[in-house]
Amino acid sequence: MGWGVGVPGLQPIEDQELSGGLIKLAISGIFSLSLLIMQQNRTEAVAGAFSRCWGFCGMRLGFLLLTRPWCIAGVFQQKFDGESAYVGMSDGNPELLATSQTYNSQNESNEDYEIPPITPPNLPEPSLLHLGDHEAGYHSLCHGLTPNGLLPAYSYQAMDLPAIMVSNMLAQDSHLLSGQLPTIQEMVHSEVAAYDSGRPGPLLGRPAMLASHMSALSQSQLISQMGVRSGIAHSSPSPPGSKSATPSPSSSTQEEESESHFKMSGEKRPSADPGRKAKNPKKKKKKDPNEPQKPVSAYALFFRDTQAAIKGQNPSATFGDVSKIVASMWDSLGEEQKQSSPDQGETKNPQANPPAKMLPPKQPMYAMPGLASFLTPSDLQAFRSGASPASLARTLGSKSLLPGLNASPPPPPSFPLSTPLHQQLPLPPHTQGTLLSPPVSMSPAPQPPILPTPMALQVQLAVSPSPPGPQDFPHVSEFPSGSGSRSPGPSNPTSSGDWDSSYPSGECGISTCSLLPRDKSLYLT
DNA sequence: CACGTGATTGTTGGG
DNA sequence: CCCAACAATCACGTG
Repeated sequence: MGWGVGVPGLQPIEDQELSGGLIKLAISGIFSLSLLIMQQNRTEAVAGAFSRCWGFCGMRLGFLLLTRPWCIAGVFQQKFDGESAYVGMSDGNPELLATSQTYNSQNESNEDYEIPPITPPNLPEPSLLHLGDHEAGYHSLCHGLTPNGLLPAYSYQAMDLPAIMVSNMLAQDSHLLSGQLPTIQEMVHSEVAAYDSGRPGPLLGRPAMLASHMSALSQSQLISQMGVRSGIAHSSPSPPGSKSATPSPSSSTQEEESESHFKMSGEKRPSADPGRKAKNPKKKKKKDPNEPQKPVSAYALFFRDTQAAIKGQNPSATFGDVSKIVASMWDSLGEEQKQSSPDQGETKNPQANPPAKMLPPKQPMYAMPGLASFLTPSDLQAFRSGASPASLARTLGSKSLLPGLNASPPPPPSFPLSTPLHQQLPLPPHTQGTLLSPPVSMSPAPQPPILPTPMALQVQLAVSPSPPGPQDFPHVSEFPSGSGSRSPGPSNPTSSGDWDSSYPSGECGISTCSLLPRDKSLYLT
């Protein structure tokens, strides 16, 4: 797979409320995102990937939650149009990166597993952009992109950084990405952990925390690796991914891990109960009327809030599709978030649907009340504290949600990737929290992110290949078409802005990518 | 008692 | 009222 080179042009947005920052990424196509953050001399963290992300409109929004202000150098995105891979640049000029064949070359068997093999078996060396040296990178990032906007490529190997392959969740579906999964290589500096360790407080970013919470393999792995590498895993006793001290090429290992993880954590295992269908023909016991009603589950509330947005985005989406999406989103939510999510209060509160009430009228398109609610400071806090991005584990249903994304050549990557981000910056969390704010249009010229801190962040975005073909991504193809019409391009009207901020998972705003199956948000410590 | 499995409930919307 | 997919929870059975 040709891993793209990082292309600057991404605008990070910092959420003022956050100690760190919340960055939004707009990406088109299916991609995996990896971030390389460099702080001072060391790489601070590597971000996870957006798994299974494909934009409904061809555009996706990702979120990066940073514990502290960062400077993002840039993001690059690749799109695969079946035949070719494109790198989307902020400038809007697509660059042919590689042919699809490259991708195809790697067929993995990670079918059900979302966990990507640590090392890409077949992957040719990913071409990652990175700074030649940290400093350079730092400066370049902070101050600006290189003239051409490209960062010098380096070989991660040289850096002695462990490379983590993050599979995109897309892979979950066996067919989906099986062969083409975009993999993300994340570079983590060995010292990464150290940084966190210094940080007191429940920062989300703490590796340990993350590790514990992260169900997502990519993240977990990343973290684990970080911890291992650094040898500073102090905070958390056992990172889930601890086993993967060394990235092993074997995907199986990871898979196992993932599975075990599920079992251990009790997280939804791939529900194997198809049998459930056999469900008793008769629902017995209807429950007596007298029985006090149980509070609505958080998931139910979440579903209720989210489905509207999804539906709005994709009217044609069936219940099943919506359900899958919501599930993936739910998955991506951290435990805390789930609990703290609107539902929580609601559940406790007799009044259901607080979110909706709290928020201005739901906005069908983008508004994700539930999500929005997540963004509350407390939520953010929670999020930081460990909310994990979701578990990669689940595989989406075979059906694809997204219609035409893949099918048609990716909209010109040209649309600004980061566009949506800028809007949020200044807004207070609350404001942002409400998804209500008008959808951000993806404008080519995003505002420069506010980067309070000098830290440079190098972001590499590995784009997973967009579904080459319908066959490859059944769900996508299946998706009701029309999405394409919605917002083919960058122009996606979606209100990504607010949305994202609130939605941790990195799902694209519903508006933009509503249908994306789970993608992950990136968490930077 | 711990664990696993199945059933139930909840979400929305259409038939 | 049932069904769709999914998650969460509870009940029950088994070791």
